[in-house]
Amino acid sequence: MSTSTGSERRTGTETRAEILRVALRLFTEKGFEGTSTRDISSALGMTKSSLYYHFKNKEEIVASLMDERRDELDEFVEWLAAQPPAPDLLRRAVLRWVSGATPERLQLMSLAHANQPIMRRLMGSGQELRSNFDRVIDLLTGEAAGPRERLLTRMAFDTVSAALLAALGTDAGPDEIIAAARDAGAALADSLTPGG
Amino acid sequence: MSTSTGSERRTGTETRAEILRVALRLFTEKGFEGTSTRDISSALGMTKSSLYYHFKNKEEIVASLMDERRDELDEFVEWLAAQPPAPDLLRRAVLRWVSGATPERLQLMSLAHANQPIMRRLMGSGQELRSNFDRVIDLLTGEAAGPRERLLTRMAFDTVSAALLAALGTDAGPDEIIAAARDAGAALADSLTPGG
DNA sequence: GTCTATAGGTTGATAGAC
DNA sequence: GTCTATCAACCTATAGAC
Repeated sequence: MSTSTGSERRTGTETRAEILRVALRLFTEKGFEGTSTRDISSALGMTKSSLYYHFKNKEEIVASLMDERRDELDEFVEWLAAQPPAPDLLRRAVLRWVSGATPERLQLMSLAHANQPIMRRLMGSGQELRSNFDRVIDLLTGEAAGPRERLLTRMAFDTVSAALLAALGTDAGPDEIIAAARDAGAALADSLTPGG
Repeated sequence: MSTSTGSERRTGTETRAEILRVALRLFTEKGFEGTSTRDISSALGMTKSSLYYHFKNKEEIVASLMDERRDELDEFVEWLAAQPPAPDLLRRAVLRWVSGATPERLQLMSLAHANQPIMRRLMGSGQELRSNFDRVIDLLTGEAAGPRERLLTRMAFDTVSAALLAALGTDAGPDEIIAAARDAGAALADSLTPGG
């Protein structure tokens, strides 16, 4: 990121990143609507007004958070589109996607799922996240696939979220969650490609 | 309408149920925090104050909604505890649980997952839902099972939620979602009991 | 059971000094 | 970039008439 390309102009990127980090923690803990701008600013030791210097409004904060996820998905779609068709492509793709999960991405996904209303509103003005995932499904199932197959394929990729969900009240750590997601993703992929 | 069983005393049970139905719809649409008591009351054609006649506060509304789920889980745990140990018990239990899903229960689960913060707060004063599910896992895995196996078992039961999640931006209907959940649950159960 | 009126508080956001 | 001061809008919840 910092790419100091000669000009010493520092536009406050560090503060921005710090805000995002704190906001992500609070949003996941108390939800988007349950977290006030005051909560965020005081956790950072600043005032609300300072927050509004860095972000236009509260919604832009969570939007910035989600932009990071979108970039990762774009990268994955690019990789997938470049793969030649193969019987085990589904399995390989699922494992690649699931294995790419990091604790921070886990937190981001958890945020997205625990706050669907705001996410839906966010998608309104730039809905590329879901529809990009649609492309993943298209690439893997073909257009002739029925809704049941498409849904199951989607679930194979969503095992990270599913594992996250299942681990909610548990003392399972990020590594165990990702491991379980891997296993589940493989099992679902195998059930979809009977021949193995 | 309404079960006039001799005594004409009508305690307003119908209104209560109607409130719950409308509240469930609004909570799932806009989230718990995003739905005001005013939203609920005006959707019912009444005022906020009337709402407070039927429920102590906003939180009690969502708590009542969740009570229904708890009852269903209790019933399932009772059934499971009465089953003799068998190799295919996991598969049978998963299918029974998943098949019991109705569109309304789907909506309830969706609500629970989309509003984790309030759910966590709710559990504080009577946490029986998660811990009861712990008992399901205990009954099926035994105490010697590792965290990975326990997590995967949990995921097998959570396929309804997972299918719901995967179907979010999709045009999949309740029946397709439940069907996909069945398939996924069976696949996960099979992957956990190698012998079949 | 439902209403009007209102209390008492929080929210997201802006203006403008420094 | 951060602050103080302020705003209108909204919120949950209650009091009390009918």
